[in-house]
Amino acid sequence: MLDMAASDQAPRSFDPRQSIVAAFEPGGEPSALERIGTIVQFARNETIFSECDTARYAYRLLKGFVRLSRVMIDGRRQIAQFLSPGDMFALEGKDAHSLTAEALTEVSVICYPRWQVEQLSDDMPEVRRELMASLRRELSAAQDHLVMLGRQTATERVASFVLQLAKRRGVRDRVEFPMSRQDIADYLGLTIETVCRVLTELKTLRVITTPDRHHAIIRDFDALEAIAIGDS
Amino acid sequence: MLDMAASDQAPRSFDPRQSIVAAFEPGGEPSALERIGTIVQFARNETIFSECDTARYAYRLLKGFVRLSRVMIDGRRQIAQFLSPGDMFALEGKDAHSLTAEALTEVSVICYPRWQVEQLSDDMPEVRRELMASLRRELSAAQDHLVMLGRQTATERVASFVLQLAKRRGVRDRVEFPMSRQDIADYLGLTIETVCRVLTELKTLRVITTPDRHHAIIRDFDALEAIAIGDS
DNA sequence: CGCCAACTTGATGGAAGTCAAATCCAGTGG
DNA sequence: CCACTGGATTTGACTTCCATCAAGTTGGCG
Repeated sequence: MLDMAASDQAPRSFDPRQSIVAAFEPGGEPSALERIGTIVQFARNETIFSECDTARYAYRLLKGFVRLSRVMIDGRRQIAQFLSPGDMFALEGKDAHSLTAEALTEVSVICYPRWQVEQLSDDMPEVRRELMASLRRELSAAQDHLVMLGRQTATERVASFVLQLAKRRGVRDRVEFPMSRQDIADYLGLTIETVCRVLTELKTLRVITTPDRHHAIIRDFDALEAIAIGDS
Repeated sequence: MLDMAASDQAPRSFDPRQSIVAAFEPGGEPSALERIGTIVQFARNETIFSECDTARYAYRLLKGFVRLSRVMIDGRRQIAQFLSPGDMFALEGKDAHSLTAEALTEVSVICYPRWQVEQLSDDMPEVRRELMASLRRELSAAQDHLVMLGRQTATERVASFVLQLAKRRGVRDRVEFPMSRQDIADYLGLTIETVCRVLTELKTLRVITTPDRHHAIIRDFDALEAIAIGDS
């Protein structure tokens, strides 16, 4: 069903000390980190790491999309973040990952053994600044997410989500949903049915259209923004 | 009504270059950061800084409790974090604060001019590690908070909140609420009425008692943990 | 071309919100 | 010392939004 990612650098079995491999950052400035690390591929729906796994590596997403989530003992799931190419993840300080990372699409990541990251961040100011900037961006995103989950209505959450995807891609007219409706629901703290109903509502209001399940066209960006902040 | 904090080092008007003042960390190891910075006091309910204010300083809370919150244009409020003594805050990278910080009690903080923090974190590995550790702790706390807001019921949230306060103080029997019911509600993404009702429910279940508005006694810690994870 | 998972829509219920009315204190002043 | 006052909290009645349960419907892929 899943066509497994061909990879002769198995993600979990390589020795850090022989993992220094050239990496190609697509369209980005090659930083010191880009010169170490191993590129690993994952197939759609593959797990990159699980909550509680020993955190051996930090990662940068090169291609594709990833979800970071936590699952409660009874199965309730909350997605903390959707990652786009360029994003770094698994920067926690603890020895175990606090979230599960799964590939939403075909994915390639670059893995940095943690001891190397630590060392580089001590030795190279640019690396340090990049890590700090990543942590700060994540924290800031988490704070926005908190407001959304704590204080916005279902309609506001979905509108905000569409806007967030649009802004991330720097466009005002068209967004892609690399994730399923269930993923959106678990990110927004809603059910899949509510997400569907709100999308239909937005279509009825002629604010968006959905040519297919994985795309939305924004017909009225300003109206969408108004809905997102509660000008209903 | 508020007796203003006496302070001849006004929080917003001093020149960074003459602000190097000895600070006393109560009961903590004095780090390099402790040797710079200015101590400033705030009265209950005073604002330490507001969302969108220029971020001139980073802070460490020395005494008292602080809430960090964001308010939507229509007044809905979400509290992102309650701070206890020792916590650092305002470590964002941006030029403007992304949250408002207000004193829940009489508070004293130590302010570090940001340019000094930057410089110290470049020059001194311990400072750098401390800042990174703070950012990581905050991020990790925010992730827990996301799960709470996105996927837990009102009862689970309140139970988790009480446990969180207990664990932070390292006790199993008694917690203090330095914040109002409204603050608790705004932290948990609930209304004040719901918070009250859940607290009475927990009292009815003989899991806690509330000798006064600012304290709870935990009569059955294990039951509280079970409720928090949804073993209802 | 048909299957099956993903999605959408509909009907109904329940958890939490809203509105309203006590009640409880903490701080004030007589 | 105690009554008074106003804000904070608690409780109650009712409403609403979103979840749940239950069918359909779609469309990607063999």
